[in-house]
Amino acid sequence: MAAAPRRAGRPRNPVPRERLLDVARDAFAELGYAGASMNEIAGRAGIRKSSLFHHFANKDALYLEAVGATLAPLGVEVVAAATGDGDFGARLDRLGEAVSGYLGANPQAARLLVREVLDRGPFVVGDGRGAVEALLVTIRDFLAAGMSDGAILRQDAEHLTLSIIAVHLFYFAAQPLAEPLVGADLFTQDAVAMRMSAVSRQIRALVGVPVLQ
Amino acid sequence: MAAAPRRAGRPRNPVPRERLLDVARDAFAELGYAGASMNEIAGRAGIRKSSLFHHFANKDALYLEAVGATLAPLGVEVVAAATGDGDFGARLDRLGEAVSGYLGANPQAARLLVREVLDRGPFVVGDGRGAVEALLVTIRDFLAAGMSDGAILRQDAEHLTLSIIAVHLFYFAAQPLAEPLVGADLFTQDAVAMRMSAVSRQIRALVGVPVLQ
DNA sequence: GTCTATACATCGATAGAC
DNA sequence: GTCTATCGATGTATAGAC
Repeated sequence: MAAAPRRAGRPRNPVPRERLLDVARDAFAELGYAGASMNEIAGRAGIRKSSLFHHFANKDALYLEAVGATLAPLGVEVVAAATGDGDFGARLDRLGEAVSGYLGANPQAARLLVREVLDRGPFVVGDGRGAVEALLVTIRDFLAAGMSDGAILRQDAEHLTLSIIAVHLFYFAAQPLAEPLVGADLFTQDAVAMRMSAVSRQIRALVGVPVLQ
Repeated sequence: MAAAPRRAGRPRNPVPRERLLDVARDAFAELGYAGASMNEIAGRAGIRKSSLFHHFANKDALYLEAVGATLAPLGVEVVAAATGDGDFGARLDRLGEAVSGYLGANPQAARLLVREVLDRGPFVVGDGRGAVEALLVTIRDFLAAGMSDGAILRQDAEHLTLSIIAVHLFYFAAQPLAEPLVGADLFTQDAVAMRMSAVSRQIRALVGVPVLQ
């Protein structure tokens, strides 16, 4: 005989909104906006699709909140590093370590953010555009100030900004390319520490910080 | 009264297979694999969805061929530059110019290839994986040989390989971020020429080619 | 080689029970 | 706050006319 149909009822195991955002972030990062269905996200969180719609008005709202929650801490750290204490070299190192630390601690963050750029999503062409543009300008101005001060070589500040972002994001976003090449899990504590030192060295070379011999 | 229904019949305007691949490449680059439907691609090419299925067995086959056709010329140029004539610096410059030239001449190429990496598609985890891994190893070995020869600074060759790829791909893939920042269309002849010189300078700094003053 | 028509699954979203 | 059930639109893919 057929199994008794599951009945609706009071929630015995309510899922916190934060948990839903974490699950959505991972799903969007892995499958993309179009590929991650509301049903898939709900299933990963252990609830039904219609329950997910109770927390978020529609798929766009869920995506916006998930990406926003990923981008915001990164923006805070970048601004803090760029406008913080110390000479240019120290602030440059702090910026690189903060970004690599965040991306290394949140394995799907870089992948999600690169997807947002490729998809020309709300943080690139929509309402969240201002926040991202301001972040880009912050980095650009930070680098341009370093050139004016003679801390780094004079060069095209805009191309330099884009390359620094590229180096930071691509490494973690391209995990299945990077892992066989470096021969290790990218997201272990050791690997992230190694990444920090490698990327710090690369960025110093890229911007042209005079090397003291 | 209702319009007479369109009738099937002999093709009056057959669409070449190459044209279908170009259209598919652009659609997959703009919308992603999941976001680009067979109906959308067929519509862009001016035919019906079922006509598209006459040329390609299924969506996967179309995607595989479209990405393969984009990746192959790039692989050829990279190998030619890395194993070609001239000293290390000349080959490094040639590699950068070949890649930027190709990505600048094919506006959706970088975006498609970065998507393939994020999606962990057939060229990253599937049957085409060998070709991409061989390409990565070619670049890595080229750089490692430069270190052994003393042409560039000794450093982590794997992280360096990934950063060079990142710099090349991200700039063109992130068009809506790059264009307002550099203040110009990325794909004009002038902009591509400027990009070539900026990226050449950056890569030389990154790898640590001794600068002759 | 293109078309019309259709089969069947899954999509985002809603209604209403508990 | 979760559930069942359902809607209409769209997804991949196929059958068969011309």
